[in-house]
Amino acid sequence: MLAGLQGELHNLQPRFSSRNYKEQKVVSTTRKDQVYGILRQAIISSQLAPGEAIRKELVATQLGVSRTPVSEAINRLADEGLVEIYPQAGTFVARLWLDKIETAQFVRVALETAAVRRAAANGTVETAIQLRKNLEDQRKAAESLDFEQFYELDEALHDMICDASGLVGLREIAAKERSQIDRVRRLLLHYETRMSETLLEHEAIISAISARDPDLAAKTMEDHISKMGIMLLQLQQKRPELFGS
Amino acid sequence: MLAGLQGELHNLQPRFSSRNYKEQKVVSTTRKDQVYGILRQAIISSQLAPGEAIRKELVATQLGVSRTPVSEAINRLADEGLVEIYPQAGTFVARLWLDKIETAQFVRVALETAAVRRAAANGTVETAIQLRKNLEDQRKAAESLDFEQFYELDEALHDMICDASGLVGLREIAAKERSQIDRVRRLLLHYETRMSETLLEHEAIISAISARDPDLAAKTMEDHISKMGIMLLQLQQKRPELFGS
DNA sequence: AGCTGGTGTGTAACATGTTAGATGTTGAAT
DNA sequence: ATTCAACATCTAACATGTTACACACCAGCT
Repeated sequence: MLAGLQGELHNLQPRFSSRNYKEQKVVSTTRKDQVYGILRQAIISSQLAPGEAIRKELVATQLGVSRTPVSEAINRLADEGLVEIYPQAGTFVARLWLDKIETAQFVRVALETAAVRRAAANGTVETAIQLRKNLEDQRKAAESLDFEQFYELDEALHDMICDASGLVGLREIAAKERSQIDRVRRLLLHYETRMSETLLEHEAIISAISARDPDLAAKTMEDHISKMGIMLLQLQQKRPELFGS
Repeated sequence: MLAGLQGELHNLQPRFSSRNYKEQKVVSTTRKDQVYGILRQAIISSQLAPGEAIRKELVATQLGVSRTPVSEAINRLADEGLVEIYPQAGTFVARLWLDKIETAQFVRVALETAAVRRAAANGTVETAIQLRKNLEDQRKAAESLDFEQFYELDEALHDMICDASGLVGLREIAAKERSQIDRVRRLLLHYETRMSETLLEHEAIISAISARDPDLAAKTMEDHISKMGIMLLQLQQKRPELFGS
């Protein structure tokens, strides 16, 4: 279903704020970047289903741009593992592969446990407050059964922990490696939520950070992500058609 | 110095072996991929120095291709953090940034200690033999003071450990995240080598894997990578011009 | 001199035309 | 009926033309 994309890219913003050559990073919203963002969102949210064909020319027409920025965006998505390109044949939304998901899960555990360990060691008061705030919002979202909101806060929490590690660019790396998993989690959202358990796990992580206990923080994080991993595997039973051979 | 690239891409190989739609992954050597490989190698080996301008059109001419595959290759290198693109202004080999190197170092430690832990837990006899073989080759390279060879064997060893984790695609992810560090290590190669110490550290790692001791393996790996991290910082004193502000 | 605005130049971004390869189909030979 | 080769079709890869923008330079003003 590409219809939803129609016309989303009209009246493009001016791309650069000012003279900025080799200066601070400005939000360089090229068409390529915009198309990338739209397609990525569509894939992760399963608006574009695994295995579905992507016709570049059609996408270009629908978004009102030429084939070039669409191709560039898709190349990037291919590097990220979200689309599969078969040269001279076709482009498809990547199907889910258990072994790739397993690797992504491993990378996620490795990066985020290490990050939370640093975050706990750094442990500023400001981050502790931010984390508590997020947790409170999660509780509200859970009470009103707002799955989408809960999901977004969950992502935000993990991003905040990466930032709290104090390592420049770690959040982006972690987010990129997490994209496969995010896709699966979105699909699971419709089946099951585990919100109350998740909430408790998040609370444990945040407490460990606040208490500046790196080892405990790492342990709680590992438990949390691992439990999610078990959930991910259940999806294959429920929706086998989404998976590659 | 781009002159070295001249004509390296002539008589392109046929790109696909046979009818292979959605079948096994064939080495799809598109021009884009070839240009990517050439440029990446040139950057990591410092044949193209940090901060140096890359003129796409010139590269295209030198390699005998059009601007399109060159642009695509460079986009990928930009995602990888090896080049900096300033829209409408110019493209440059990425300078070195201490904070990015620090993050890359962190990611490397996180991934490779986790990988070696799994490798030690899996611990097949075949991998132990392979690792010993590599170590022996390293010893020979060290004896004959063949820095380049030693460096390559070092990389191969880390790749083998990723593979021994049994996680599909982990090697590629680790290699990509390591590219910043590889570049710095290449530069250091000319100043200092530490081959004998490195050899001992590698031996400790391999012994731990062979002994199927995950905790020890992780510890030796962490020590090893961390020591390298200290070396990396020394480069800034020696070659400050390579670094960004 | 220092600041400001106009202009020129070079580059990446974008658009579009062309080529080559992968797949599906058809039809003839066996 | 089955095999296989020629062909048609569709798509990504590649080539090339065009546009827009960042920056440098210079002239004129204060």
